Amino acid sequence: MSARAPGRPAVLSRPLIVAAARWIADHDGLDAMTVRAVAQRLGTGQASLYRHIADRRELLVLLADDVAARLPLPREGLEPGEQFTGQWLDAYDYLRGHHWAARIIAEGAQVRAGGAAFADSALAVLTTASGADRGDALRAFRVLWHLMLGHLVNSHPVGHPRTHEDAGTAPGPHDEPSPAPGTQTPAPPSDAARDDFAWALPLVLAGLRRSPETR
Amino acid sequence: MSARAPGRPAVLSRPLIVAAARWIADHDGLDAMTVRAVAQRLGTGQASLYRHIADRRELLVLLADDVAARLPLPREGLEPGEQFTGQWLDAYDYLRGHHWAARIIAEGAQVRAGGAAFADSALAVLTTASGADRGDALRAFRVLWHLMLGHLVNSHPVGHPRTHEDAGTAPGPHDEPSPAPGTQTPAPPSDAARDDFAWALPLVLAGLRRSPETR
DNA sequence: ACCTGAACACCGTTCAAGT
DNA sequence: ACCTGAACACCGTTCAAGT
Repeated sequence: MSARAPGRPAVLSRPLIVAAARWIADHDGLDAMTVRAVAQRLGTGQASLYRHIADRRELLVLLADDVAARLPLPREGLEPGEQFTGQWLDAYDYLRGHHWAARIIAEGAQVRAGGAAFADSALAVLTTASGADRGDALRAFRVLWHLMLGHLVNSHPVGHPRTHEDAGTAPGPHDEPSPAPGTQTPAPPSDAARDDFAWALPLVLAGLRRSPETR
Repeated sequence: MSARAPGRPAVLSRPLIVAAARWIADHDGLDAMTVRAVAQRLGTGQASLYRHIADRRELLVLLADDVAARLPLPREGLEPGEQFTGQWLDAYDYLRGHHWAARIIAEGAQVRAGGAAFADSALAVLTTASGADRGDALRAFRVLWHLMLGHLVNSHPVGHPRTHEDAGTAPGPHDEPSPAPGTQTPAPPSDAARDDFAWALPLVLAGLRRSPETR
C-alpha cells in the first residue's frame, strides 16, 4: 500500500527525508511540512524518521543547508561589478522561489557548511571588485547577506495556503512596514523589493571601496 | 481562584490581551506565547479570548503593531547625519530586546498603523539629511528597514528556552551564514551584527544623496 | 536488530451547555 | 446576552510491542 512517491524508496536516509521535506515546503509551504506529512510522502511511519533525524528542528537545519548549497555562483566572463550584482540578484531570485528558507533562518537556524561555496565565491568577487582586505570583505558579505534576508523575509510566502483572507488583514499594496500615511507607494510593478535590493547592492560595494578609513 | 496577574482584570479587552501576550513573549519567548498561556495569565478560559481576537495570527499582528508603535523617534538637537544614525541604532537596540517581533514579521505579518510615527519621522530625517525627494527617501527607508530586519532576524532569540543544545548545532561563534572555512571571524566583541548595521547605515545615506542619477 | 502502531502531551479552534 | 468547560482535529515525540 501507498505507492505515493514516483518509485517508492527502498530504504530511508537523511537525503531522502530532506528531499521529501523540500518538496512539501516548496509545494504546500513550511507549515504543511510536518513530520507526519514527510513520513506519509515517503510511505513510512512517522516514528521511523526519528531513526535518521533528531527532531523537527534538525530537519529544518538540514533543509536550510540544502538550499544554501544550491545558491548560485558568479557567472564567468563579466566585469567584477556586474559579477557582484549578478550573483546577489541570482541568489535573491533563487531564494524567492524557496521562501520558507528565509523563515527557517529567522527561526534561529544557522546556515553552515552548505553555504560555503556561495560565501567563498561571493567573498572572492567582493575582494576583486573592491580591493578591500579579507576582514572588510567579510563584513560587507555579512551586511549583504542580512540585506538580502531582510528583503526576502518581509514579503508574503508565495505558495502558501493562506491566500485570500490576509489581503483583508493587510490593506497596503503588499510590502513596506508603513510607508507613511496618505500617499502610498504608487502601485509598484511586480517585485518592488527586488528593485530596492538591486538599488542597495552597489551602495555596499561603494562603501567597501572606501572602507579602510572606516576601519 | 487564579489571582495571577497583579490586579486581576475586571473585563477582557484587546489591549489587555496584547499586554499579556507581550509579557509572555518577552519573558518566555514567542513559542511560549500560546493562546492557552495568555488566557491563563489573564485568569480566564481560552475560548474567551476568541471574543476579542479572530485567531492567533491576528494576535501576532497586534503584537507586532504594538512593538512598532514604541519604536524610537529621532533625538532633538543633533546634526541630521547623527540624528539619522542615532534613530536607526535606537530602533535596532529596541527591537533586539523584543526579538520575537522580527520573527512575527518573518512569518508574514505586516506592520501597519503602529509604525507610522517611526516611519514619518525617519522619512523626515532622511529627507533633511540627503535632500532627496519623497520617492527616493521612501526607497531608502524600505532598504534600511529590511537591512535592520535582516540583521535582527539572523541571530538567536535571547530570552528563549532552548539555550544549551543548539550551541552544539551551530559551531560558529554565533552569527554569519558561512564566513568561509578556515579563518573564522576573530571572536567578535558582543554584538557584531550591531557593528555591521552601524557600518552599513551611512552607506545608504550616501547612496541616497547621489540617487537622482540612479532614478 | 530494526521498525512502527498507538499512545502521550501538547497546540489552535469550536460549540453546546451553562449563567 | 455573555461566557467557557469540554471536545475536536491537529501537532511533535516516545516507546512498547511487533517482525
